[in-house]
Amino acid sequence: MSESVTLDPVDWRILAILQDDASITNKALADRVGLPTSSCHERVRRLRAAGVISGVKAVVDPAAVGRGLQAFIAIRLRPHRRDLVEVFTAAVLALPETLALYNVSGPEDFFLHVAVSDSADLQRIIMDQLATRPEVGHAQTHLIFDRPLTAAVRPRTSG
Amino acid sequence: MSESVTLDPVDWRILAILQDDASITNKALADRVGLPTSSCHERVRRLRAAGVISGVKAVVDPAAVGRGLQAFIAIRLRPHRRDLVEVFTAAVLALPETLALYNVSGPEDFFLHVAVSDSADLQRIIMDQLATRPEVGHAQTHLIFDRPLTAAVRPRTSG
DNA sequence: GCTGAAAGAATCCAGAT
DNA sequence: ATCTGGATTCTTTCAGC
Repeated sequence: MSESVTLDPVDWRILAILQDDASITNKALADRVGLPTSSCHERVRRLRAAGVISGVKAVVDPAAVGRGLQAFIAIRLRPHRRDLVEVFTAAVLALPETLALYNVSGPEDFFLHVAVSDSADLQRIIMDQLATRPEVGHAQTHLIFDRPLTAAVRPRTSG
Repeated sequence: MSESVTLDPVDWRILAILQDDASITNKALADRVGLPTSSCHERVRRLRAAGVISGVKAVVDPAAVGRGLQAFIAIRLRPHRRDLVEVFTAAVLALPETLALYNVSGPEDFFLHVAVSDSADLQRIIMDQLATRPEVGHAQTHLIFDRPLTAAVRPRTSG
């Protein structure tokens, strides 16, 4: 890939701020990092061009639209149905309750992150959408308590 | 919380677009949903005020800053150390490799999502930062293959 | 919910240090 | 490589319809 992008402390400060709130104006961002607006704008443009900032996204709160319960579903595929991975993936991503799907190593094959309205809704999805699929061997549910805690991508060295 | 927000199909189209790319101009967004700019702007403002759009964030690609390997670490706390949950949570969120921490039900207590540079780096974090903590009983690693597949929050009814 | 207007900001681009 | 200043477009707010 690219990789060899070198970021100085000012770049990291910009990234910290934009990962928290990208709707900040360039002027306010420039003030907070101590740069003129043109230089600040140029830094952000470069971070985007380098792929460090891969996108800017609105975050929708599932609870605000009636999906107040989240869960991980750890899924094992049937060993002789591994050729159906793409079919499985497409079907799962098409579910409106799906937030993310992770193909993982270990005893489980996939971690499916969903947001549902309640436990009955969750059961309905597991029973009707997952357990009925021929490639699905086993599914174990882990309810998510409270809210997921997320963190920004940060430097290892300084701040 | 609030919940009783009713969203019409145009709201959902706006949410779909902004969850994909919130750096679109209001003018372009208005064109795509077929609204005048003032009405479109007002809709977005309302979605924010209602908490449906909880924020706008820059997405940083961990691979572009040398963190090309992601994993879930399923963690079990020691039964008699459950009072240390907040200490554990704070310590884990302070790690620069942490992307998210989920408190879950089931045999595991937490799913920790990390982005690291390589497997040696992952081993170092598990050995030095997790296994050494007195409240940590067991940690099982699940490497994430490819890229996580993420999906927008979508309506259940129509589109 | 739409139109139009006005102040401020973003965005781009010359040119200077 | 970073800054200044200016031109154009867009955002954002606020009247009034």
